[in-house]
Amino acid sequence: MGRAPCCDKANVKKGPWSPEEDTKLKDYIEKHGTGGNWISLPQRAGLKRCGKSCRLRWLNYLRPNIKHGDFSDDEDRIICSLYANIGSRWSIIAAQLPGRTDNDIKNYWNTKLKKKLMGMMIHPSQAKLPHQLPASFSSLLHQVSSSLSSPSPSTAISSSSAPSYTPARSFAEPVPFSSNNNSFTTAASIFSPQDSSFLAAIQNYQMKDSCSSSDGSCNNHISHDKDLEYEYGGGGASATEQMGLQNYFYYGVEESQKLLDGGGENPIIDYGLEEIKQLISSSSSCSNNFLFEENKTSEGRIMYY
DNA sequence: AACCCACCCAACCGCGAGGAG
DNA sequence: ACTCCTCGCGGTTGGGTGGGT
Repeated sequence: MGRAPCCDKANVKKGPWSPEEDTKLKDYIEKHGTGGNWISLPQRAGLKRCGKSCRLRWLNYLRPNIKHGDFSDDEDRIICSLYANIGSRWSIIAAQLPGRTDNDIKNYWNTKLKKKLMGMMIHPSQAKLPHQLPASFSSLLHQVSSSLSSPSPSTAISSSSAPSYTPARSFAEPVPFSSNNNSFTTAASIFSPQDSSFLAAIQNYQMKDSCSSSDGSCNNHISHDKDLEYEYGGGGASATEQMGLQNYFYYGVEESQKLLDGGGENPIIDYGLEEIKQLISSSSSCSNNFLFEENKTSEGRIMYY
């Protein structure tokens, strides 16, 4: 038995959206929101479209602060690094690139970036990416190379029957607040300590502030030191275990409050940014990887695993 | 000018996850 | 515990476009 269709296919329009449809959808959502139900939204908005189609159109094209156009070198590097670490988890990668959608990144990767990397492999001297690549890049390049030389390039990397990618390490899936990527001015990074030169190359943002060295290079990473650990309330602890995370550090009142609002039972330790910086710079071990996020109000979180 | 081909990207499809009843 | 429903994700498709011949 087949799956029930999500809408009456006979009565829905398919294909490209007209400007009129865009306007209708945009106006409706701006006035009423999605109402938490995409399936009924087209009817409410007076559109002859499938709910899924509306959702996609809104998320990928109509919602505010969507960034169109060329990707910057920094964005390239972040995509490459995240792909090397987590594979084709486009939504997670998109969450680290404000204004970019998963579809955008996926398309960009499939049509351009993959080939760009391939070009690097063949002509390393022409590479624009950092001169000293992280170890994870060699495996990535190998994957790209394999996929491009396979009979079916478009499916080689993602094929579920023959996965060519194995994540180098477990990855911390961002908690919901980070998906509100419009509020973040900087991309997060996720690197191993060995990647410090690469890290330094792409991190020209707030992380500099937490580094002891003045040249922007960053060799400080959170250690396993028990003193640095704290409990994450409610379901958070198991969630962090599931995600392979050891810990979160939040700083700033709003971000901590968000976590409390999300159902945390125990008080969240509200580290000040300076305290976080201190914790990082005083760490003796460099054995962990971390993910750093910060929003416009200098609040955010540091996650490490 | 006409045709071919490769490329790009918006949109579709099907599946899994998770919440509600 | 189970079913149903919706959402969100990743893979894939196909129409539009531009360059080459």
